Amino acid sequence: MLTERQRMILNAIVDDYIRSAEPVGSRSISKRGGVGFSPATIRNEMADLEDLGFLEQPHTSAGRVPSTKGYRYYVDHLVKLGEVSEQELERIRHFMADKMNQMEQVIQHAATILSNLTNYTSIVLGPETFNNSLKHFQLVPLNESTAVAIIVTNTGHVENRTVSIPGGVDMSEIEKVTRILNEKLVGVPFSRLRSRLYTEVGQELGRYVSHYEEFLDVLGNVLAGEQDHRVFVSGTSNMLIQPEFKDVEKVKTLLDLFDEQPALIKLVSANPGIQVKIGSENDHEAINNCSLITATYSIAGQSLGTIGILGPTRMEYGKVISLLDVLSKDMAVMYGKWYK
Amino acid sequence: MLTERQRMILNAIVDDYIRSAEPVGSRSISKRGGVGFSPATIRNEMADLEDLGFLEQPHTSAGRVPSTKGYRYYVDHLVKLGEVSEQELERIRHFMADKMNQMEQVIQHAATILSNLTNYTSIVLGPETFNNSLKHFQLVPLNESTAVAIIVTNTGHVENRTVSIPGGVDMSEIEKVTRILNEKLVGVPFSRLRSRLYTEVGQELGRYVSHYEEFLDVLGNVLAGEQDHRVFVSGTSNMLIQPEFKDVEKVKTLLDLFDEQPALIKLVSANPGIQVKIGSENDHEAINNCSLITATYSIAGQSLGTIGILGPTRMEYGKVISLLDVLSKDMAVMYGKWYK
DNA sequence: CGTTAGCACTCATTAACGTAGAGTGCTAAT
DNA sequence: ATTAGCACTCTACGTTAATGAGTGCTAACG
Repeated sequence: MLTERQRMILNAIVDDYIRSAEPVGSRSISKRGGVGFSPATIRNEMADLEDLGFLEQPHTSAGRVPSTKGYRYYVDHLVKLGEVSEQELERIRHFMADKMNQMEQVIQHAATILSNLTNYTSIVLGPETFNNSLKHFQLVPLNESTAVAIIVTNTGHVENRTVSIPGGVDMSEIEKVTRILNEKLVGVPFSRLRSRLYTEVGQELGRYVSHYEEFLDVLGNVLAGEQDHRVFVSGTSNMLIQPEFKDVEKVKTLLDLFDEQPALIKLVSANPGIQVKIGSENDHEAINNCSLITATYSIAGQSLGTIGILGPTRMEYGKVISLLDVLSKDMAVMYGKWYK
Repeated sequence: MLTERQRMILNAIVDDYIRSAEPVGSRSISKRGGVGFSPATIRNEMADLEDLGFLEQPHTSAGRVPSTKGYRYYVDHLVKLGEVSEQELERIRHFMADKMNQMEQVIQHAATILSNLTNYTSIVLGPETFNNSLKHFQLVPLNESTAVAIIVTNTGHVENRTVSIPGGVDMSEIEKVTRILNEKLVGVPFSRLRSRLYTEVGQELGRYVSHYEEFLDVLGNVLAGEQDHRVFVSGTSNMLIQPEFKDVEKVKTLLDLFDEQPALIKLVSANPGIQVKIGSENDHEAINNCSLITATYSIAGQSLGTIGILGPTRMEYGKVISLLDVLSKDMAVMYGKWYK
């Protein structure tokens, strides 16, 4: 239906337009590498393609834009599937491996709610899990090859993970494993859990349980899942809507800041109660024309974490403060329940 | 330090500026209800407030804008805490009550990743849970007053919830409860689980277990948690960045669409494999200048759900298609593991 | 005959310019 | 102490003209 050259030109136009969002002219196609025709020739072909319905012209003397039919042809016949970059793959794999624990869920969820309710950017900091320790461990068999591992931390979190049981392990052995792990590991901080598992528990396990090496690997993975992704940012793009961020440069420095976890944590870590930092009062110069309102949530006087709202200095202080007040108390209650 | 009138004027200026993001003039303050001074008087006070450092002037003959010091005074002395509206409270409460189940987490997480990787809007549809049923139930006591309830569905999901045990219930009773529930409820669809619990299980439980009424309530809540929030949208604001959505009206109709779950589900529900719908090919007119790429993920030929990317017709088809391909396969594998 | 250089023409984008209007500061009257 | 009045300043906006990107057509070229 289309000549080879027409296909090539259509392809070039669609590619260009996808990149630039601007009508594509004959000259820019001609200048492209690997074309080898003059603008005039391209123009003739473009007129033909327009007659055939693949291209459209917003107005005379603008370049061409693909029509629905043009995109359709492109998708059906021309598009080259992009390589999924190593970095993207990495992120997908990571996401697949990454089951958030309950605490992280709550933090992220809270961040989302806050940014939705306020239309500002929210930054939520979870409690330090650094010196959390294991309080209780249990393996519940579901069938011959699967079990649920339940982990209770000293702060009262309950996590579960589905694990596969190495072949040839029977019920009584699972009970033994559970007993040994509780004996040896209760009270040990998560940071040292894994090394302890391999040193102390390993040999002990070997005495009672067959296949204990594979088992160790499984357990090691289960217990290692307790890192601390503590800070979640949500609603970054809400900033972009604010008129004070028409300037693209400011936006960029801000987005860079959001990617630097340590800087963020430092920024949001704050004294107990509700704190308001306005404009130049903020330490970080990227947010010198922003205000940051933070509220800590705590239980029995012990500070757990912080939730914060970042907006332009022109921020609805009254609304945000009362919202943070409510939410911080609710989060405290929530953790309180887990703490038991 | 400030006279009553100055405070009032400062307050008015800050309030106005927060609303409008535009410098505030003396006339508009004077016209406000409850002021009762002429613009000239206001001007004099404003000049004083500027001398004191509470206000700033972008240029002569513009209105005044609060300075950092001005905001500070406002926050410390003037701000009226907003009422948290009933609707907002509702959302917070709802969030607190709402523990997502694992499936929902994965769906939402996938949606987030996708919108981040592509900078388009992602719409992810989870598998229908409508006729899922209970496969296995287990109560694991943690201490005298708390236990973990583990629920396994016929599709292989494992969920856990922490529950509090009514006082005066001992271990052996918990075992009995677990046994009875498994006897009576395994194979029952979640939609009918709750009514079954109260009718059939109730009396049976009463025979063996003390305090069975409180217990029933707890169990009812646990089993009721299996609703189906099936669709998640992420990166809505990515649309706003695209130049084709400079027009605010288009944005609005789009955002409205995102709020209508049934319409969304209809839109995204699609035939197996990767589908591309371009511009006017889409059924819904709100996205007539958008393209929607959907991919189903399935196991053993049975379709589980759909993931979709919505962007301008000028979309990076090649990149998105290959990304969807990878992710849909990965999600199938993921569910596959749970299904086991 | 396919290709290309050249040219007149179109139309959006941009800069230049002038005007309207919002807002101020100051002075004088109340 | 307050306010009306007025001259002054500076931005925002609309108008107009110039610019330039891009086209379609014609004629020349290999």
